[in-house]
Amino acid sequence: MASSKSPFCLLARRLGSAAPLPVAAERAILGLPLIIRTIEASRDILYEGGPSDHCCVILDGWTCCYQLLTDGRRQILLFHVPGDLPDLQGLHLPSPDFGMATVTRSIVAFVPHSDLRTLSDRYPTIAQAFWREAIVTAATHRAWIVSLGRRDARQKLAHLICELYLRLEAVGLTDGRSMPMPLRQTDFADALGLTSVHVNRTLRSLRSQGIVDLYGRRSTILDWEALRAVADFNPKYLHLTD
Amino acid sequence: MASSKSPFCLLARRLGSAAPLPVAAERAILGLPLIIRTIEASRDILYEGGPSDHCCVILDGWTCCYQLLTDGRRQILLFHVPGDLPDLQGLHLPSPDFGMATVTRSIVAFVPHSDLRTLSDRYPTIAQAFWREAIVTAATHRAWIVSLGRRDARQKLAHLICELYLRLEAVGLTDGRSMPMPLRQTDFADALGLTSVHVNRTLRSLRSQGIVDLYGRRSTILDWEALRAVADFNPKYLHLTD
DNA sequence: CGCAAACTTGATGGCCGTCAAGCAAAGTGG
DNA sequence: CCACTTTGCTTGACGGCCATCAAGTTTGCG
Repeated sequence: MASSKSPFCLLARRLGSAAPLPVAAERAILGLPLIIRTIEASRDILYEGGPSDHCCVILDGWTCCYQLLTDGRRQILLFHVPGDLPDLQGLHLPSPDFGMATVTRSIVAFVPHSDLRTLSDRYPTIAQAFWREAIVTAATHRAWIVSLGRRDARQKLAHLICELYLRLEAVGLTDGRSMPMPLRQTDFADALGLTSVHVNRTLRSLRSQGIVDLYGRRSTILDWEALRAVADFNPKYLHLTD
Repeated sequence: MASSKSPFCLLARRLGSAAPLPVAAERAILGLPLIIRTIEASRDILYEGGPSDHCCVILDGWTCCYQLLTDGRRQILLFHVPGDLPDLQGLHLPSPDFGMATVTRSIVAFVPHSDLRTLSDRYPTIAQAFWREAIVTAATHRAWIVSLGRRDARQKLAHLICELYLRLEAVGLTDGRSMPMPLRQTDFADALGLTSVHVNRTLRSLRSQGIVDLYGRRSTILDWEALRAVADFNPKYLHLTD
């Protein structure tokens, strides 16, 4: 049942990735009232402090969570790729404490909070899956705190590329050693606490050493072991099962 | 009932801080098998990757969560003060992805995971309170990501001091405009991604401008509005009710 | 084809790290 | 009670990583 490519099955597979869902829960997911929208690149999906009564599922494309400082600078908090559930925490909060925006043109499914709440009340396995999502998000936040606090530009960039590669691989979106890479250099900069000028120079340095190459909206990892070593990367925090 | 100073009542008050607990839930909390320990300063409580079958409640003193890089440098992820529940996420994970250590000598209560699980299964208000704790932790992580990524040393320091002051105030541990400040300059450094040398200079700068003074294990906020402005601080992420 | 957005590269400077030394405070043992 | 050690704080000199400013160049799109 979870073999088709429908949005429902993407969601069911994700929620059942750690512990298999009972058939009844899977059927309940298939009955969710999804509202599916295609959203252009660089559009806001969710506003900090705004109302929210739906959660969303990324079906296609990349999005990010961010916060703005009062002087207008931006800090990206997390990227989301297909399969991710970026704002599950909204189930427990009146309004989000961050903004969410598309990076690329994206296809997003919206699900009413009320339906997700009944789902998680009725099926403990699903409540458990929601906890798991929250825990992975928090662990990723912690990994970013370490990067931002204690790594230099090369290490930060390497670490982010490792993370994105493994997350994309987990949903089958890598191809050999390469992956789609829609992030602009300013996106890297806003995620890593750098300027786009310095991201540019750092990428050049990684390329010149034959570690990773970004070309034509794709990124190819030429030497995974070197990249891992530069980043001091440990994938455990992503809690990927395979 | 929640007026006495017992560990049970501290816990009951914390879990009921957003939504009042039913009397039965409060009674169940009073029946939890707490193991209370006093732990010296700078001792590990929890090891990254180690086993864990208890959650803890900070009854007195300060602790922190941290991660170590392979070269031995440390990044602090979060501080905990009395009333905090630092490792609730352990309920959903076999082993923690961070270490926890005392900052000062601390009194800590340990509660078996199994008891907390039955508590949260039986009382939805408590399950809700656990979610709330997780959400505040994640929101604090995000605030730190923004600080680490986009603020300079003065702003970072000001932001952390604002956070700690409000959290201590919420549990009645401030005194006028001052609070206990057991953090060493190396602790500030490890939390803010700086060196202790630079923390020293930055503290001096904040003091010379009459904004905040650290003296004798206490910190006095001389000009809250200036401190808030330097930090661009918005307390919303702490979700303090009063 | 023309405009806008993104990328690239150079020059310059500042924030903060590193190294080093001295000082202060607190605990320890004789 | 006082050398002695340890830990933390303070200050100076110097240098490097990265920000800033300022062009160009390339890419993408209508």
